[in-house]
Amino acid sequence: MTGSDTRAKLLTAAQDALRDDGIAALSARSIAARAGVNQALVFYHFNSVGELVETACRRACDDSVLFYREQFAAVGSLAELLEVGRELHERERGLGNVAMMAQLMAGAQRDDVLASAARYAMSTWNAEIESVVRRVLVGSAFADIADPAGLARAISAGFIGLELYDGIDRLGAQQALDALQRLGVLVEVMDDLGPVASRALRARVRRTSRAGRATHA
Amino acid sequence: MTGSDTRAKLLTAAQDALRDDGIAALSARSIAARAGVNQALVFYHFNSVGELVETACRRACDDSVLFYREQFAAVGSLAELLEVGRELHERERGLGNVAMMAQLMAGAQRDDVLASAARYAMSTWNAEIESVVRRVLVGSAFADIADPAGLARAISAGFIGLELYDGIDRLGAQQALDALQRLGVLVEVMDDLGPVASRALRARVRRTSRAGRATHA
DNA sequence: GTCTATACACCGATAGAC
DNA sequence: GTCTATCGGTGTATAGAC
Repeated sequence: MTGSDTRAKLLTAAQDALRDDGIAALSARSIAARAGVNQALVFYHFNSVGELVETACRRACDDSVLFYREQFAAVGSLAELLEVGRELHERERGLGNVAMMAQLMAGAQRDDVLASAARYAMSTWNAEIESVVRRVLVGSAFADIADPAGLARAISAGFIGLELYDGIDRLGAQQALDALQRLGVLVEVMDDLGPVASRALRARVRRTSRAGRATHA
Repeated sequence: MTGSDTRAKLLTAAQDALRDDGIAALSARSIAARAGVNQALVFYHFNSVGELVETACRRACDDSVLFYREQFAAVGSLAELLEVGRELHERERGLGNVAMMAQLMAGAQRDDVLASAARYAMSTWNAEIESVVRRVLVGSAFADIADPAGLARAISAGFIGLELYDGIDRLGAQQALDALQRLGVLVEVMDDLGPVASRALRARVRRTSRAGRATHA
């Protein structure tokens, strides 16, 4: 090895610190203490605390997306998507990558380095989710009205908020996910209508949508 | 007056600082500088920075909910709810109460005082939104499958995430809201089906829902 | 109620021994 | 590559003059 595992220890320590203590309590000293190494090594291996956090978040994001990729690939329906979403949330409660991203975004408001890391993480997740949404929508009755890119962003952002909310009210977050899952069943059923009803619905949606847009504009 | 307006100035300064600079950059000095008063006054009027922030957030939350109350009262359909949601988001971009709450929740992970303020804010919003959702669902085809309390929590948490996301990607957040609004139109149309189709849908939903729950449990 | 001055802890970051 | 020691800066919080 070119170097010891200090670098790696700092990266995971940064991740843990961000998840457990939040962006407000983050410092080179707290991260180093968590990693069991000297504080000065933060600046040797990375140039600043910000860059360490950035690197850690990018890596965690890539790992996380890679981990869920095959589960996402197996998703063929909205119900399955919601089920994967539930499992993801359950797993994330322990692993905390999404919570880490939430802290990253909170800190990104005034820190350009963190902001770029946050943008990278969100766009990575968005791309992944968008492809799943697109696939689920193929042949659907409302494929032409739904916007996969926008929905993917809504889902990503929604999860960020949900994970933050989970941190202060676990039961409430659970309740929210349950409600969404139930609503998902509804849409699923709708999409499962016969071809005649489906066509009628499609026409109607198009009409109402245009009207709504016109009113709005 | 028993005292000058220093107290009030500190409260709004805390609000602004939390919104603009985030929880990570928050300090008695930065807040006092923003308010144009001496740093020591933070500890005279409030006992600590945490208590100042707590008070500011509770007040801002109450004000904000009160402000939107009449708009919420006028909501009679899902489309209108989504429209109010859009206006709220537009207004919040400038005023920043939701962004403030997002920062509050980010800081609440390890701070009990902030956590209690965050819980207060969220439950206040949840109660308000829940009553609107409940009203919108009255007489709806899927009134018996939707859970107003859960949906209200999902909406609140979702907005938190969306506002954080807006801070790093304005266009993406816009796109997400557009997609949701379009999806809202869909549900609206669905709910507008004839009584026969509506009854069939309801029965089907109940059946599928039970199956899904059973599989899940 | 508001100010100055000050205590003490922690922060990021660097220099230099090993 | 890792450590100790240290700098200047900022944080919370308090004491005391006004």
